[in-house]
Amino acid sequence: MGVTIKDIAAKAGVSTCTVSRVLNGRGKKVSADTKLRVLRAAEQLDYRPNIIARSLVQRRTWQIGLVIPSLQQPVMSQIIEGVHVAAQELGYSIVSCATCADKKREAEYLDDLHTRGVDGLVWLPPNLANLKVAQSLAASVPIIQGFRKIAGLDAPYVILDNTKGGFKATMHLIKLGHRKIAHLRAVGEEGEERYQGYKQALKQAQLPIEQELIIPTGFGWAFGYKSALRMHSRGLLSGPDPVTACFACGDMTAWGAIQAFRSLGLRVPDDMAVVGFDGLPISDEMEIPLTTIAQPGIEIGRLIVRYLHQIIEGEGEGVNSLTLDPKLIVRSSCGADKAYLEDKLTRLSIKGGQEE
Amino acid sequence: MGVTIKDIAAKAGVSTCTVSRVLNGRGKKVSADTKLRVLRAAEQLDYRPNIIARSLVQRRTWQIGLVIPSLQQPVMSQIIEGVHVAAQELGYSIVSCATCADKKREAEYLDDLHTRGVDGLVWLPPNLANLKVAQSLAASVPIIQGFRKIAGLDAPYVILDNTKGGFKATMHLIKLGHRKIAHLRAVGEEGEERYQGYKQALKQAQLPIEQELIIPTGFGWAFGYKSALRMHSRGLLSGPDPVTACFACGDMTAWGAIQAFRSLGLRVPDDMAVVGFDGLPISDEMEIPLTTIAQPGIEIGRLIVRYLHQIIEGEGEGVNSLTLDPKLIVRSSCGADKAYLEDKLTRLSIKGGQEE
DNA sequence: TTGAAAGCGCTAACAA
DNA sequence: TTGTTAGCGCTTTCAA
Repeated sequence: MGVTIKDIAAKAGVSTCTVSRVLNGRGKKVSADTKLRVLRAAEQLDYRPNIIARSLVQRRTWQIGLVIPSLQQPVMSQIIEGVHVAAQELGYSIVSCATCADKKREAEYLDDLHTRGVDGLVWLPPNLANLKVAQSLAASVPIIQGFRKIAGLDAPYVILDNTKGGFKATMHLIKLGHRKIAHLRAVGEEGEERYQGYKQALKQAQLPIEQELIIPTGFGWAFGYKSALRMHSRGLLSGPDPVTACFACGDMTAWGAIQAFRSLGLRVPDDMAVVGFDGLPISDEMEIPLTTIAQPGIEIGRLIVRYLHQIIEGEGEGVNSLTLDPKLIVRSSCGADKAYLEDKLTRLSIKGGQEE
Repeated sequence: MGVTIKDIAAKAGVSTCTVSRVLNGRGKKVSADTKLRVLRAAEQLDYRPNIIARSLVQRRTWQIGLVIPSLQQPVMSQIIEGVHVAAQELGYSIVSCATCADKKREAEYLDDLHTRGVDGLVWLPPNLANLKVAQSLAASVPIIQGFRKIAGLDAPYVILDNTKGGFKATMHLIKLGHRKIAHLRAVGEEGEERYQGYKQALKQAQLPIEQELIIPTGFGWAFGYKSALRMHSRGLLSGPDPVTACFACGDMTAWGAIQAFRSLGLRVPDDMAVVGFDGLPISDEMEIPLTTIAQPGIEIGRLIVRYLHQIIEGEGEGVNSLTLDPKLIVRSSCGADKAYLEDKLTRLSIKGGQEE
């Protein structure tokens, strides 16, 4: 059906071997004349190399497996985008697998990826269920973990320093003069680390760590909303020494909390300063632009693929696990940047729809 | 390196051909005895088939290409998830390409997918730039378009009936007794169709189509917020005959509008009923659960892959383009379901964090 | 029911 | 600089 190097060889009057050399041999000696003839023949015939055949003999597919637990998470989407971009830059295709946090599906995917002979594997926060599968896989395919790491899996990772992020967020509030700072604390690894950062900041500022200011919650708007209401019902928001600031485990949680605070009559940031965590694009769109800790998702994705490429190329010694430093994005929800808020509100009020 | 059927053949004392027959020949005649020996040998050797080699001879990769314009869009993520799920069910891997709405990248991806010999291609709302590339590709690879369709590309599609969605949304408001219904209208194909639905509903109810009630806007929180403020500044929200309902082009736009309405002192849904469009998961999480038109993203994704599979299998005659009927999800932002809202608020107030 | 042999399209030693 | 040849691992006629 398709045009093969044989056809080109015939048309150009050379051997298939020469064709191969011209078409992909880097720096191999071919006379300028034959080269030209081959190239012209290839173009005239509209030749496309058969990657399958090449993979078979080279034992390299130029495909990278990507294991994703959930597509519905914004930060994850950014990492995935970064992975795609870097992969394309380096010439890899992405074979993507959406496990939907299902252990069985994950195991099947891992097996399939192995069988397919991908050159490497990007594994985003895994279900932890298939450690054995993962270990045996890691023995034959380079793996990089991203976003989170699996305890017990000996593969490099690129993750965010959640602890430092929690520290920065809390320290920002402390520097603004807040002394009574609540934390909306999520369960799970990330939540725990962010909480540790919160504690470290308080400690460094020699502020007491008060258990009643630590509100158990989760990721999502509703969690934040509920938590804020609970703070209210516990009397934390009023009285002589009320909570004046709040570090939420995530942006959506922060949003829920902010709306609850406002429905309770508190002004944000004047009565209550709020810091989020994630740096979702939407956090800058809302009425009160959210001060937050940015997760450089796209950058994480790119780094993962670059590392993976290095390992595939046999330069694995240069690759170490990486824990990225998060950035604090100061906007308006803490009152640190009043101008930002005013500007935002002006933009919102003055401008109309798309036609302007 | 790896175990091949040769090894199995040797161990089982048969020919490679027999091994192949046992391992994948469906219903081919092999004696139970040899079959058992082969199977056992394969297991002992921990054999994994080399898919590359198989693809080479079968001219089938069991891979489907997936072209995605943006990963950051919630509805898109749902479609992508559906695509993945159905693909895994049918035995395909997904080679995914994130074009980031970049025409050059899209062209490169399309070319790569072609060269890689994918069995089929799922093309989500494309950049329209590469119609020629697409057409030549469509000549050699089955393609299904999803989410939107490209004018001029002769490939089946699975999309949502945006017009009908707009109709249903508007009709819902009409049935609730609203007579002065604004529309937050987005530019672009989808926006246009939803707007058509809005007009059709008004027409059918013999209500006038008033240009001043049609507010140009876009998709996103800030657009909705601005548009609502603009309605206010134009005096549409007060006076003897104020607007009492609003159909927004998208959920996020609806959210922005709702927040603006409330900051203007209007109650939702009592003073202002709002319908969105998209059915984002988050729309049920917020303070006032949003009545909206659901885009069955996951279902769209599944259908796309099933259709594609049919075509690949040569059953293409049974495949027609499909325009899905959207569903109205009645929640609380229109006042149609007060109980829902009350229940929601109760849940939000009573329950706390994750520990309960 | 089984095996021998050819070949999918390409690359890479080794010769020429 | 170029060609010959032998595979990569698998499937698949065709013959036994």
